Amino acid sequence: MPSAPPPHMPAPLPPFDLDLLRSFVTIVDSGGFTRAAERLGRTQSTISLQIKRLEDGLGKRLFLREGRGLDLTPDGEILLTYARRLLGMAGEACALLMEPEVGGVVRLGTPEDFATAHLPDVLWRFSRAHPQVALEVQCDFTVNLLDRFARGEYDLVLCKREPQGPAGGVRVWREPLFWVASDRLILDAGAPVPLVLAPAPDIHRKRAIDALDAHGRPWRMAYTSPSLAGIKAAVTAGLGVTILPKDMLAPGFHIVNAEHGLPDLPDIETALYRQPGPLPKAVDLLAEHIVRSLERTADRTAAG
Amino acid sequence: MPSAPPPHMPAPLPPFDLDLLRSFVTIVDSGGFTRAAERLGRTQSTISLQIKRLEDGLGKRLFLREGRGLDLTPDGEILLTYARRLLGMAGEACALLMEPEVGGVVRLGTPEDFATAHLPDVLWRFSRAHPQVALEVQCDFTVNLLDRFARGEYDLVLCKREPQGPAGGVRVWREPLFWVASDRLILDAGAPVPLVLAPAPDIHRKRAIDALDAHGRPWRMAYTSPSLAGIKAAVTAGLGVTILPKDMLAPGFHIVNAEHGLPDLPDIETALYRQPGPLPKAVDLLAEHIVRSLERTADRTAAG
DNA sequence: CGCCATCCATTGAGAAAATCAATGGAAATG
DNA sequence: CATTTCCATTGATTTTCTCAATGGATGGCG
Repeated sequence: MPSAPPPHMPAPLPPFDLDLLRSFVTIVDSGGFTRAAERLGRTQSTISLQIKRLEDGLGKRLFLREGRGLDLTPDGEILLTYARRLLGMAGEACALLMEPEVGGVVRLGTPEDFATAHLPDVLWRFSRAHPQVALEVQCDFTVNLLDRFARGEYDLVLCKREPQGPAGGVRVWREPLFWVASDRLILDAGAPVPLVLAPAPDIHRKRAIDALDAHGRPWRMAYTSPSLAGIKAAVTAGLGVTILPKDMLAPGFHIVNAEHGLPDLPDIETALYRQPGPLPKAVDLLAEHIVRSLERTADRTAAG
Repeated sequence: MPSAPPPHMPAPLPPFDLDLLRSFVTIVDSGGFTRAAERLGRTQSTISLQIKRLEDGLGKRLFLREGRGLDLTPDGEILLTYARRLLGMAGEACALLMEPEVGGVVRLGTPEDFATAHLPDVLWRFSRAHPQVALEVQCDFTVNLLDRFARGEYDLVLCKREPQGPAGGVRVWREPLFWVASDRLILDAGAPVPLVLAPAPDIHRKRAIDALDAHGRPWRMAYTSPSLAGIKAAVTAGLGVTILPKDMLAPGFHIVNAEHGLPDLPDIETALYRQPGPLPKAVDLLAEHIVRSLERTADRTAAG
C-alpha cells in the first residue's frame, strides 16, 4: 500500500442528488418547469416537487417565482454553476468507464527527485486503473529531458523550470526552496559556502550558484553527486549545504537560510509538457491523471 | 439575457448517485463493507446492495472479491478518483451555499478589449450570484494595470502577457493573434506596412512592431486610437492592418498573415493576478469564478 | 483437521420516497 | 372577461431503499 488515503471524515451533509440537479439545470436551460418536464420525460408535477426537494434540503429558495417569469435567486445562481460542473464531471466519468480498456505505451521523462517524492503513488494508481498501459518512466536531468523530449523520445515530460519558465506546459507543482544542512556542518560566515549539488546541467545547481553570485557570497563545490541519495548522504555527513524543497528534508536536516545569511531562493516549479500532435489516448489519460492528482496534493500543501 | 447557455443535451445516462459514491469511497477508505457501514450509520447489507446497485448500473464490477481481501478493479480505480472529486465538489458547493451572503467591494483591472469580449457574461453571472458585492471594474493598458496593481489600487487584474510572461498569475485565456485588414486596404508588397494600433504602452503595438522589425519589414504608423472601437473603424476604412485574436474580427475583416507575407505572431495570453495577503472573501470568489468560467469557454474554443 | 470468527451476498418484509394524474390558483393574453 | 399558460398541491400508486436475519466462503487457531 503506497499510501492510504486520508480517512474520509463523516461527510457532513450533501443533500445533492444528481437527478435533482439535472432537473434544475434543465429548467434553467429550457426556461420553464413544463418544458423541462417534457425534455426529461417526466411530469411537470414531478419537476416541481424535485425543485421543492432541492430547496427544502438546502433551506434556500432557488427560483424567484414572479408571476410568469422565472428567475434564479443568488443562491440558485451559485448552485447552477456547481450543478453544471458536477453533471459534466459525472458524464465524463461515465464516458471514461464505458470506453473500452485503453492500452498502449506512454513514455514519461521526469527528474529523479520529483519522481521519488511525488510520483510513486500517482503512477501506482494510474497503472491500476489502466493495467493495459505500459509505462516507461525515465529519470534524467532537466536539460536532457527537454533535449530528448524535443527529439520525440518522450510523450510526456515533467520539468523543473523557473517560475517564469518556458510556456506551453501545465504547472503541476510549485514550492519554495531552502538551504539545508545537517547539525554536523560548521559554517563560517566569512569562508566560502561549501556546496553539495548535482553535477553541471542541474537546475538546483544553477539556482544555488546564481543566488550566491548575485549576493557576492563566495562558495566552493564540496561534493557532487547525480543522485538525490548521494546528495543527502553528503549533507548528512556535514560536507556542506544543498538546496531542497521543504518536504524532501531527510532526518537531521535543518533549514539554514536566515541563520547563515544565505540568499532566499525563488520558488521551483514543475510543469508537465505533452508532445504536440495526435498521440495514443493513454498519453492524455496519464497527463490528465498526473495533473489532477498533483493539484489536489499541492492545494493541501500550499494552502494559504 | 446576455447569452443563453447552450441547450443542454438530453443527458445520456448518469447512473450516479452521490450517496452510492460516498458509500463507495468510504468502503475504500475504511477497508471493508462492514466498517463502512458502521461509519455511515447503515447496515452492512445496505452497503452491499448499494455497491451492487452501482455495479449493475454501470455494468462493471468495482471490487475484486478475492476471499478475504478487498481490491479495486481497474474500473473501480477510475471511478474512485471521480467519486472523490464529485464528493469534494458537492461539499464545496454546499459550504458556499450555507455561508452567509458575502458582501464588500472588489476592484478589478482589465484590458478594455478583453473586458468587452469575454467579461460581460462572466461578471453578470457573478453579480447575480453575489448581489451584495460591489464590482469596480476599470479598463486600462496592461502597463498601467500592472503599475496600479503594484500600488495596491486593484485587488485583481487581468493582464495580457507574453506566453512566458511574469509568473504568479493564473492563465485564464490563450489564443493566437492574426494580422487583419478589410477589403479596402491595398497592401503593396514593397511599401511600408500601414499599422492601425493603440498608442504607445500597448502590448499589441509592441507585438506588431517587434515582429515586423525582427523580419526587417518596413512599417509606418497609419492610425492610432486607444479604444478598440476606434481601431476597428480605422481598419474598416482601409487605413491599415492591425492585429487581433480571431474571435474579435469585425464584419468585413480578413486574416492577411500569409497573403501579404506578414510574420506570424506568438500567442497572446491573459492571466489573472491577485493581490497577495488577506483580502475580503469576495475577491477570491470572483477570482475563482473568472477562472472557472473562462476555462470552460476556452476549452470549447481551443479544442484540439 | 475441525471449530470459530469475520466478512460479504442474499432474501423477504416493511418503510420511505418518488412519480403520476388530476385539480387549483395566479398571471399574462386578447 | 374569458382563455391560455404556467407552477403548486393533493392523494393514490408504484418504485426504491433499508433493515434484520440467514447463508456461504475464507482465514486463523487450537
